[in-house]
Amino acid sequence: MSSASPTDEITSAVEIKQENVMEILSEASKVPPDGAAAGALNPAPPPPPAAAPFPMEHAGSAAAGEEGAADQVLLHTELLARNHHAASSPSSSSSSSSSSSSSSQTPLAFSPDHVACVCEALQQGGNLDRLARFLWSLPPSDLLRGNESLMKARALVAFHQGIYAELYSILESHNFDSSNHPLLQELWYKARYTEAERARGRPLGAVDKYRLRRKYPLPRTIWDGEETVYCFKEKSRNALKELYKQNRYPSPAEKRNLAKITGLSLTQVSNWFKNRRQRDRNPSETQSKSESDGNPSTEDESSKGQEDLSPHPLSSSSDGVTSLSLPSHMEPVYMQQLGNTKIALSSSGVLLNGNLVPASTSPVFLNGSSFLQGPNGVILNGLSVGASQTVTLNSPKTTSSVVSNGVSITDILSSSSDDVKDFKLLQASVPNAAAATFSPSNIPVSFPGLIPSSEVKRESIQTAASQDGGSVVTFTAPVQINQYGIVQIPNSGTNGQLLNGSIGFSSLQLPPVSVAASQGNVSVNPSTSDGGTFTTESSAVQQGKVFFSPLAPSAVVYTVPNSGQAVGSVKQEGLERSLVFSQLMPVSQNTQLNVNMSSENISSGGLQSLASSLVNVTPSHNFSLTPPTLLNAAELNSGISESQSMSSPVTSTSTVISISNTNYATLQNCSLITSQDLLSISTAQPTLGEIVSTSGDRVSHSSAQVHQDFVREHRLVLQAVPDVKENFLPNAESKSTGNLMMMDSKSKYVMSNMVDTVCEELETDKKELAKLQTVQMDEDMQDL
DNA sequence: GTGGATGATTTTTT
DNA sequence: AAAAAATCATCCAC
Repeated sequence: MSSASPTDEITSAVEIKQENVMEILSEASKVPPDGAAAGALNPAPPPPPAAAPFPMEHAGSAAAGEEGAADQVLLHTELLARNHHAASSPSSSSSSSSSSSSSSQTPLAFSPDHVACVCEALQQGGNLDRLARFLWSLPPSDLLRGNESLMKARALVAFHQGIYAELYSILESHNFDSSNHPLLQELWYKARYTEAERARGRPLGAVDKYRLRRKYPLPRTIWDGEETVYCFKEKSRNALKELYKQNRYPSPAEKRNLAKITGLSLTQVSNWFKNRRQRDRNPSETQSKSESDGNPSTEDESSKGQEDLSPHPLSSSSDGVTSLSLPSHMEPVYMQQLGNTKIALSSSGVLLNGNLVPASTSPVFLNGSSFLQGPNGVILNGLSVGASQTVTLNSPKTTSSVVSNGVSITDILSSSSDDVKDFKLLQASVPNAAAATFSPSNIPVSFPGLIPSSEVKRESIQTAASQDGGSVVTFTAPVQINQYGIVQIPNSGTNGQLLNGSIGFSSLQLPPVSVAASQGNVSVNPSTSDGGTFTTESSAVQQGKVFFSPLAPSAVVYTVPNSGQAVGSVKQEGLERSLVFSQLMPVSQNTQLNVNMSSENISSGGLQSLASSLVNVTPSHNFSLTPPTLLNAAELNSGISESQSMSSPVTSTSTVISISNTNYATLQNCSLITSQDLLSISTAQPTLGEIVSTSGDRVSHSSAQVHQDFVREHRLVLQAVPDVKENFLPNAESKSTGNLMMMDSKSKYVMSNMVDTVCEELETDKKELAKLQTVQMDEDMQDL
């Protein structure tokens, strides 16, 4: 098995599709040597291990048509490398722009982009020997630049040549983009397996591999930190569980939706449900004791009682308007700790329209003020308020401290322990039933609570109050918030439950522990007549992004900082960062909002927050928020010599997109703010005159028509909420590089663009725009 | 599609 | 490291 066959050259690299690099590697060793030309340069690389049954699925979005040109590029560049000529920039360089290097370096033979392009081409072509030679031909300075493609190429070559120590070093020393994680993780494990196999002299079994995986966990440079159990991410499993509680037989639409949310395939979702049902049916040998009446083992979902296990699909209509409620679970480890330490003491819940939503163990900060504290629950919907400082308002008019104008604010901090499950059950109640129970369509209900009266006032939230004269927001269906932060407002939209309809919604729970970038979505959907429901199909739910559907006149959206992490010992550090948007007010046509964001204190953690203008409000009352992109240049291994200086701030690009007939706001590049950032955003005063724009502004389209909703002056208040931990702990020491790294690696966390439209006609355009923006975002983030 | 049985793998326990 | 349990995937009949 370990016969070192000299892999000189791959015969036909073109034929080798890049579906799996591992296969390529294996292929490379199997293919008989074609020409002995290259053998002189490199020592004979050991053969890669036997084919691995890893279910790695490589996206492979890039390659496609470049294979043919790969060789040409290669030849060209190799030639250039030997002659040390400056190369012209390639045409299709995608990522990798390590622009941070100063000019003091020796003149490069290639531009970094060119190097990256060549690396990518060779990788995709599977020509690792050539890739190795190319790397060797590069001057050392290039190798140290930290270019992602280059680093990946080096890792591949190191693996290919069996220099595993170097492979590990490379993988550990560079924060790779998440798109490369699967590949690099494969390399990591594969190398471990091979090493162990050799040491042991016999092939490894599944258990052996598992032990190795446990023994050598992935470095965070190539792993987002999300726990996976049985190959499923924990949050995916939780989402499945949630739906299962509601409905053991989900409809195809629900399955699709769930698959989309969890990132699993439809088959996997179906299998999961099937297996789960099977397990529940015959609890044969597993639980012989506790299963009294078919109750599954772990979850004590009997608490809700009325829950029947009969399938009652939530989505009846075939259009896929499915309302899922996927309450929140976060990292298991973290949650367990919480449950043990804090939750039991101070679990607080928010009753939202009859649905109890778990509140975080830590107070929620709104505009910097905590409004949820201690073991109390805040009950929205005018029922009651638990905390002393919370306010309940039944009639929106009289709300002094609460944003009225039909704006409801709901804030949910999820991520509690097992208690969540109970909450979820309530929350998961059938829409109709819940609606009838808690909020009849006639009864005006507001969701004002959760705002500390005094504090909020100070934040001038009340300025927006009572514009429409006591408009009322009524939910006829339970608001559902899943663990991913997706807020769904399943209103039928028939009678306008949302008078003056605007709902501000926020539910943003960033995963405290896991960098699970997939969490933390916010979607705001005003109630449109056609039922603005965050549905399966329509929603291009991309995780980690903020979605703003057309914001009605005064929608309040804010995100709540992540709750505190008591996670001391847990390996994952908490990510505290948040941006609170309170009162995103549409503006009148003439109004412009300028929000200046000034980073007043950037702690020494190497974090650079770029502060520049936040809001551009065009006369067409489309505005985009472009908070400073948060850049962190932290690297885990400070000692590594290759640490490139990434500290240069990144300009956040704002994009103003306008869609005719629609007023909407786009939050662009809303970067999350880590705990270190004491970032304050000055209150935006409606200003006439100039549009503050960042350097990278792109105005894509501006043929908006004036809408009547935007007539009043509003004020935009943006405030970054400092970390909870910093508020509580005088000496916040969350400045570990882990945070930074995690954040860096997960660019998805950057809440970014969302384009949505009320007009169905614009659906296509909208999606295209969103796509474009997303692409742009990705590119931008890669540059980070 | 679903249930049942079952294999393979993963994870936990001993 | 072995054993046991848990989980996911697959095949097949309905």
